[in-house]
Amino acid sequence: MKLTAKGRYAVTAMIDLALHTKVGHVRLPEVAARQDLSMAYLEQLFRSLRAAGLVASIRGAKGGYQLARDAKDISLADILMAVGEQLNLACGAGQSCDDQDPCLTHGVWTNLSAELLRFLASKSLHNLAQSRHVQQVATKQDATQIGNIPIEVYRASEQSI
Amino acid sequence: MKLTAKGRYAVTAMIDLALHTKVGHVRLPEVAARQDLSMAYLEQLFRSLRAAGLVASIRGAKGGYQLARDAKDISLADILMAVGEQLNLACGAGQSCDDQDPCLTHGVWTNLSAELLRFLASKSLHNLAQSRHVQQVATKQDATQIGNIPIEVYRASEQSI
DNA sequence: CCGATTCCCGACTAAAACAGTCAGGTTTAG
DNA sequence: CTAAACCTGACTGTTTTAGTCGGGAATCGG
Repeated sequence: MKLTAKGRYAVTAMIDLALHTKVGHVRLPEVAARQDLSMAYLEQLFRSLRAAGLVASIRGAKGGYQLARDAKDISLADILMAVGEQLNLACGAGQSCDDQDPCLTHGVWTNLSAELLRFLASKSLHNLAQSRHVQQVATKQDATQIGNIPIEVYRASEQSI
Repeated sequence: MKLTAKGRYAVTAMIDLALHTKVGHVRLPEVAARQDLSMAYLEQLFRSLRAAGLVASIRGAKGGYQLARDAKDISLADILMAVGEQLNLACGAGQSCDDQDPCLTHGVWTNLSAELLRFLASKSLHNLAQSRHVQQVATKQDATQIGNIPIEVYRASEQSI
């Protein structure tokens, strides 16, 4: 019952993107630096995010990523599923327990999964990015990493101080 | 974000116990046969369940296990925690993300964990055992495995036909 | 007493999943 | 043409999972 780093990183990166995308697009090296994630691993995750249609890329020097649609239309569930995070807790698709001969607890996990999915689908990227907690961490990050990000981005974020 | 087999098996076994414990106690070999679980693995799980005070054991031949308290007072969360299933989805206790210098998503996962725990704590073993779905599977199991269980247990369950 | 049955316990292990690296390639700005 | 970014497939060390194994201790029935 634990979330993998993959899922956590993906959501972190997407929030970062949502917060800094206003000026245009955002480069992965920036994100990696701000969020202290491995650049190579991030690239791998963004492959999936792109394939799922959640982000759009601009190639070449000065390239980067931006959200493919409004942050209000991207849910936590979207992001987690994009990177292959398993959201179905039921014992399906594998061992002894199929739908015809279910184990005792099959229904239990199916219910729980539905509950979970409802929760995750109800949280939009916009919600998250606006949340008090995220805002606090974000302004702190932007303030301490001036050297790593282009000056326009820094100025844009400065208004919140 | 997936539930481990450990957690699933523990809940399955506990429901089985709840369903068959009326006549007295239940032997693990029975449970293993009915639920198609490895006996040795089940023993391991029941160590944890016992340590957590959820079941009581009777040793020796004709021994077995029974619920240590009313099924209404045992929740899904109790069982899962007893076998060491991780229920906190936050990035704690490990890497870069502690409470003083939290990552962007720390708050998100903390919320989600709380939601999850509330759900799991709200489902009692009694609830589960009474559920339509479980009852169906259980009577089917009891009917097909007459040879494996003592006759009194079978008679006791027969009333529901 | 003896043997079967059951609970009890620690240690071990094969296989899978995870988290990440690496080496290269392609596209574009300047 | 060079540097900065995106893009891709393949590879790998570590950790976790899902068990197994071998033995011990209590209790029942005979």
